[in-house]
Amino acid sequence: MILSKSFSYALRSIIYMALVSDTKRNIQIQEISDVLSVPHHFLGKVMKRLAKNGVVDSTKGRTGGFMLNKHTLSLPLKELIILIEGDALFNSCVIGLKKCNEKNPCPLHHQVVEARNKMISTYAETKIGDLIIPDKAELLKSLIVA
Amino acid sequence: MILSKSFSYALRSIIYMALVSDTKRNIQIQEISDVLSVPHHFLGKVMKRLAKNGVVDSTKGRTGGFMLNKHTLSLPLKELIILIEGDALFNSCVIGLKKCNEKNPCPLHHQVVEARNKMISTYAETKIGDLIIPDKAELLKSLIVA
DNA sequence: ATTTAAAAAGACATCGTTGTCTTTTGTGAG
DNA sequence: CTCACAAAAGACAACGATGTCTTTTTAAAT
Repeated sequence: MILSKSFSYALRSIIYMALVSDTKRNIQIQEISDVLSVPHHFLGKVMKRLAKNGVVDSTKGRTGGFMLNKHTLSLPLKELIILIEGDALFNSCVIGLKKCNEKNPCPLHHQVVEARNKMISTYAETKIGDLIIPDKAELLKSLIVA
Repeated sequence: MILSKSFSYALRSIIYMALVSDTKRNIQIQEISDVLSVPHHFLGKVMKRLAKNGVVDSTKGRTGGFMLNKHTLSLPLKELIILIEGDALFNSCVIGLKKCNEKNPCPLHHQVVEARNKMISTYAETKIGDLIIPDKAELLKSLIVA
């Protein structure tokens, strides 16, 4: 477990955007970083990555910002994780052995395969949109750290 | 998933020691780092940590080295992980939110709780000794990267 | 056209993990 | 008692993730 901060920022930003997207068109990084208490410029890099990969739309200039698009909420968490931090979590050996696989297993391989598969299927089957609960106040609260 | 390199080194070293402990008393870092292709001095720090916490015994000086003790193989993987890399894997929120818990869950909390518990119980219930299979050649092979 | 305000981009700083190297300490061998 | 050789300890380097700051690009507002 324990996903990267970048992923945390990406996911929470998207959920926040979903939360306010019925009243706002473009959401600025400034607003997101304020609400989520996240570093402005670092979030910018994360959002840029999302935009470049079509997970959200972005426009520059005055009144610019980010928008959800038709793909955003149907994206599985697994894809978002891979996009942000690569596929090591899903594809590499638990203790980092290069040649570890079913035929050539590391000492932990068989012990963890069940938990590992459970985790993979959880992230593969859960879409971002599945995390959007109707209670908006509750949802907003869940995005915030302190 | 994806445990630290330090943990990988610790676990593989202990298994290797179990593998040769019927013919050798003290096993030196030099031998372990040679066999496992692991950095000598970095492994030293990891082993020191294990010794300080009673997971293995160590003696200095000529003919010095490390030995398994009566606790070693009965130690649950969870304890070894906590010893080496702390308890964040088991206790902290998946996306790092400070106040995340059952009453105040992050957006992912309920989605991942099942996979998370499966992982925790796997590491809690598996002892290091459970990884020692009878086929020694196979076991040795499983410790080696390239 | 000029100004304003936003994302995009890039240079650099910080921090934890990992890795290297050197020095100190301790213990058995001779 | 001295030597050899091991762990222990500590200083420092490399690297990736994270974070800060500045400059560039872009588009709307005026």
